[in-house]
Amino acid sequence: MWRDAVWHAVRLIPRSRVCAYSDVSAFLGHPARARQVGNALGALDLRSAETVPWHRVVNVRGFISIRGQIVGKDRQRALLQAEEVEVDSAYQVVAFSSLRWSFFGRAG
DNA sequence: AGCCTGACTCGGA
DNA sequence: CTCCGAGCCAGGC
Repeated sequence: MWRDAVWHAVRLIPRSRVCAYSDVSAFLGHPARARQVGNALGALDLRSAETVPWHRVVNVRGFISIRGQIVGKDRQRALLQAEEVEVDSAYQVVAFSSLRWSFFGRAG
């Protein structure tokens, strides 16, 4: 299922690194499905959220793009800061371009 | 079957 | 850098 593929891909993102929704969709072979990646993460329930580092996925400009009710922007920011990823008051990842991780160049 | 929503992105101005 | 329009399509009804 699409959701499972997305969750699996997101699990590959290393700690203290971030990715864009489009990075995940491109890795899955569908560069134009960034939105569906968001849909899949939005479908996470509280329990599966513990096994998927969903907070490491932000939009292509480095902003936290979550709109969910169960968890919010503050929650995502807290999780990122817990792994030493700085997020400013506008919910943008600081130094996003250098923290952005590539699914293809797996060096870290 | 169709219809609607949405954690997105890109290109052009 | 910002703003806007169009494209994208899974999943729930």
